[in-house]
Amino acid sequence: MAADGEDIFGRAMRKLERLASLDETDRRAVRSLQARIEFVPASTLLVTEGSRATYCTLLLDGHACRYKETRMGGRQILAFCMGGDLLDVQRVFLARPDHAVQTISPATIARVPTVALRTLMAERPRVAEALWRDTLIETAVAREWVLNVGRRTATARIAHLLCEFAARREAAGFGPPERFELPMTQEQIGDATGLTSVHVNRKFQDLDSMGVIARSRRELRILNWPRLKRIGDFDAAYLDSAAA
Amino acid sequence: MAADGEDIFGRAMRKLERLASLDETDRRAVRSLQARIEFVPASTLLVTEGSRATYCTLLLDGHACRYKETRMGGRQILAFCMGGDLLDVQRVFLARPDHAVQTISPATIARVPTVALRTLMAERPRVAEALWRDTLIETAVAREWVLNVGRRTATARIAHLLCEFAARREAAGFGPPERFELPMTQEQIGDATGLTSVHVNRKFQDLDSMGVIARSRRELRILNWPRLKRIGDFDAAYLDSAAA
DNA sequence: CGTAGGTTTGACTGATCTCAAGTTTGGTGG
DNA sequence: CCACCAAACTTGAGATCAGTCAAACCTACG
Repeated sequence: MAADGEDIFGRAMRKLERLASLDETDRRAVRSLQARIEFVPASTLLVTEGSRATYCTLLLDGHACRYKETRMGGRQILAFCMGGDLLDVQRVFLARPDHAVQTISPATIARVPTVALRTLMAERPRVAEALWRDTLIETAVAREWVLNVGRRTATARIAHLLCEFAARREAAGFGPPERFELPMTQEQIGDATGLTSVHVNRKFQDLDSMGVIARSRRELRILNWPRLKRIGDFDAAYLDSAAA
Repeated sequence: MAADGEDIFGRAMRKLERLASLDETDRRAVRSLQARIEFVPASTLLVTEGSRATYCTLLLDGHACRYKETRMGGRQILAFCMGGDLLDVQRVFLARPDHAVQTISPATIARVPTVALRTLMAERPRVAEALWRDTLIETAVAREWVLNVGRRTATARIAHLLCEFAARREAAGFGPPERFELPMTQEQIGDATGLTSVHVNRKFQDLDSMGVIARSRRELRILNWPRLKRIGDFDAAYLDSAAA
């Protein structure tokens, strides 16, 4: 099960290296983490709200979303996750996750013992620092979403979501931001922006006819990046991981 | 400047103790933190979005709010802060804060050198652990706010806000949740819930006439706590700091 | 006692939702 | 390779929640 030497943690390792400067000992410690690899289909529940578990889940490949639900049945997506994202750091310090995580496409995941992560953080300060930065940026993203959903028009919310997704994709080393495949449905975009899928569809068409974006199937081309940023009121500063 | 022996950090210390079990060495390390105390009026900007600084700001007494603004002039409040809250941990690891913090009442604050905090966290793992939990809970709160603003009706949003504030107040050791002084205006409640102050006012009246709450000046009495929770779809689980 | 900030009220507007029916797409089995 | 099915996407018409604008009323404080 141990994954020494192999590049199983490839994306996750690259992410950590973007967040802090690791030395060879750090890298070795990460690589020697015990991990159980799993391949799961779309719509798999990876983390359940309020559940206890002895392992944390790392998304190696594919996409997932964090979400919470209202008692009334409303669903709110809180974040989209991509390869390299650790889905439940909370488990290292808190008893129960406050929200659920579900795949939105087929995915590869690694289950890592929580204790192992705790030890890793205690013994490798640089790794702990990287996880701190990651968590702080995730918090910044959550706050930006409060603003997005609370104070922007439907069109701006959608435009902002597209900008953020494109920017994060690029920063994480998945191809260019001008042309890519959207992993989520319009319904999911609605759940992420506090809109209905019907309204998302209509506003997508507005963006289309303005010549800002072009869609075919799930592929998105951003034809006018500065304009999309302006419409979405997007400023990537909150995603910046520059060290103190 | 040093504050040894004095109980200047009183509230902050009690908060840390709720989040992790500190020993006497930990407490001494916290108490010996260099700090410059300041008394500031309401509406003072304590943290500016994108600003660099060599110190972090600790709210000792009074209330503040985190917020971001839209280019269009819309303001979104992201959290309300109370005595004991560290306003910008981000500075320990990231170059620039992603949002601003402003007092909403006269307040007492302490400016603590960022490096001192960094050292404290490196040398006192229990303190670092407490700050981890604090940050993770703050993230959970931000996510709950996304849900609140994205998927709940106006009345529910306001009810939820009141529940959360009452619950946090109580957990932090400021009196009972059934009767307290609201530090924020209806306009600020609007900015926190993605509503206008006019609409907040009308929905407040609804809650009044339902007999769920009673207001006089800024004092709020919660007459029917279970019902307010139901209306606000409030479940305090996300505020839970129980250790892993 | 005047003033500014906060709250309350009213009438009208409009963005977004709801419901309900199509249409297209992608995958699957024959 | 085609037929079929479910899921995703589109479209339309009508309903509604919340916003806007504008004025009046409190009330704490200097």
